[in-house]
Amino acid sequence: MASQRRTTIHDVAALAGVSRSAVSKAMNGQEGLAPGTRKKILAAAATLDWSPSPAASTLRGSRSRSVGLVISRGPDLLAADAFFAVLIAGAESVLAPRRYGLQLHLLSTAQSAESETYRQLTRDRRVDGFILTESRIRDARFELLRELGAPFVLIGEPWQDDRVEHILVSDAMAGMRDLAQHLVQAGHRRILYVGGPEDLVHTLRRREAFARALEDAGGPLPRVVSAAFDAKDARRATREALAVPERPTVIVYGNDTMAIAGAGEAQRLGFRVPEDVAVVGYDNLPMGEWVYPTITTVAQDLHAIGAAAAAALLRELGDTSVEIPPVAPSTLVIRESTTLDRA
Amino acid sequence: MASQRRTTIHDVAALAGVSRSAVSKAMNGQEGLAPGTRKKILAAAATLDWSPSPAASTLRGSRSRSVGLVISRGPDLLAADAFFAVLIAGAESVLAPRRYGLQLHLLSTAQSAESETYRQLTRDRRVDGFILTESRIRDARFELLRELGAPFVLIGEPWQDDRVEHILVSDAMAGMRDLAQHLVQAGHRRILYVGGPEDLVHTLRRREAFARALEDAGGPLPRVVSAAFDAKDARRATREALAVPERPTVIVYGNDTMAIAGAGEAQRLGFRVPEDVAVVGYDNLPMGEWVYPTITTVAQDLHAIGAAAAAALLRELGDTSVEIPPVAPSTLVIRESTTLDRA
DNA sequence: TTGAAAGCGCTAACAA
DNA sequence: TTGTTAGCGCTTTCAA
Repeated sequence: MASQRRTTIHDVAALAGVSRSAVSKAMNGQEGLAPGTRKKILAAAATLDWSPSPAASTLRGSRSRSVGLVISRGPDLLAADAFFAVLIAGAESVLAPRRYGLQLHLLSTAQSAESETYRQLTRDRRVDGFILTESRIRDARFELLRELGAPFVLIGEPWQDDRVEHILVSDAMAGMRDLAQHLVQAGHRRILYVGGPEDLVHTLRRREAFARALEDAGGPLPRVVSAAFDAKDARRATREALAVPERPTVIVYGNDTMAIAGAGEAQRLGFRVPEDVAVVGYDNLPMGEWVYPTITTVAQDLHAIGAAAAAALLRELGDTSVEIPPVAPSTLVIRESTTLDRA
Repeated sequence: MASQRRTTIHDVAALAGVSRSAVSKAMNGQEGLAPGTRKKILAAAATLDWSPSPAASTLRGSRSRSVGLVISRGPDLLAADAFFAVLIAGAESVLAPRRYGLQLHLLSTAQSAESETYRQLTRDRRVDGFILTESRIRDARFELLRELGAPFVLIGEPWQDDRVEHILVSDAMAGMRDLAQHLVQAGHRRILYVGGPEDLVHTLRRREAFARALEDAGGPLPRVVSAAFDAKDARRATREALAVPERPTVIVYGNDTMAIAGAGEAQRLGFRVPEDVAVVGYDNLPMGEWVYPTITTVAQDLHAIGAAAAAALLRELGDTSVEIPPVAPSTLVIRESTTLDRA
């Protein structure tokens, strides 16, 4: 095997008959190049199948062409939730064609590890910016990242006190409105809402949206309890809810994971779903279609959200050629867990 | 804000009173340094909270301190399977403390994108090596990565034709033996095995192991069909299996995803699980504990497997200080889907 | 509008 | 055993 020297900016410059700095300018879409020169350079780069070395760019103080995603959750949740896989696949669909990489960090441990991870990734210049998932109430990550000077995009709605410029919301109201009507029409009068962790903004938003939608639809006031978003907690909440005489006729959960676990527990206790107690989730994870009964849910397009977040971050990083794809509002997906009738 | 110059190898060298090359040697655990000098240097590095810049190391031709994980599967499967989340969390537990990053690429598209991804990651020197998941029959990735000169570790057993040096197996036989006994003792005589995609090595291994274990336990020959590992296919296979008069009394699926979907479909058709038909999965994903009935399954410790794969790769990359943690053999986890009796 | 040159932080070959 | 030095490939002043 011959000693294959790697293609560098030098080769491209030579082929195009220009200087290396011209090539750099052309590749980074900068001003001050004759259109013809630019074209010639891009053609040469394509011919040689060359693109700038991320390591060299990083070292020089420019972009690393990589974005960071730090996910910190308990090990159970992490394993459980297909949520992130879909989100990541969506982000990838925007990043990969632009030769951006994704640095993933899954932390199943403490908070301290989280900020340390952000610090290190920034300090080592491994990433140009971050995608933050799951907006928290009084989110400490914003201040940290501003202090680190790292650009970021938040998936979700920032809490009122947080001044975050770049956000992305998938409106819960649309789906909740349809859900409320669906439940009221079905004649449900005792409704339990099992929300997620109290430190997440969307826990509040979904709960509020549901309560408002229910009111608008002329339905009853829902009873509300909180759970930790994991299956164990959902089971506990379900068991307690069904143990009383005035038990709910429908339980709406803050996500699909809890809804599936809740429906399972209800059945274990001898209740038929949905005849004795109906069940509703949120997210529309694929899993909801596998179980029996299939789970009625409020769908959000996580793939689109992931793509939009990545696009917004790239724009934030200065790539104005990226369009931020629209994120559709949530919709109701009616399945067996609210409609099945085995007569 | 003052102009915070970043800490570099120079500062550490100055503090320790040595040259920069000495610092480099100390940090990379190389020979030819007096023990005292080494100690002094490491102390200085710790004091300044410094570690080498990955970008500079990469550019210099040394390690990037990052490993790649390319996952290519259909979008449905990708979203569905908690499998990868656990594996990744396990890998992280080894990589993060050693300041290694993980570059993740989720491809929901064609094969061509896969090899292109490996090529680019290697060419851009974004990663020092790869973790490959899911050993395939006549796996084309081995040749590609050898050609690219990229070190890698395969999770799973290589197919016989593939000469792959670095592998990691979680033995299926142990769990299958216990499963066979469990089923035979329960008196099952008509057994269906629904295996995964035919191009995966573990599809064959699990199927063989199950058949052998069943024979050893004095059980009947299982009937065998294949599915695509996704929920839709599992449902189809289940429907067909239960449509005939001589229907199986237990269906063993190649993974938990299929088992859950299969159990759901059986119930939808009016069969009780496990009274009319029992169900068994493989993997022991958290999900299996949420549904009703909970899914009996052969457990493999995916977290440990991910950690072991990362450790093996780091050793392959020359970090001999990493111990490869042992991966326990599979075990049987008996749950409701084979035992519940509602009398 | 274009090109020359300096240097980002590190490692390894070589010299002392 | 330790230090000196020459780049790795790129971007960005600055000068032409």
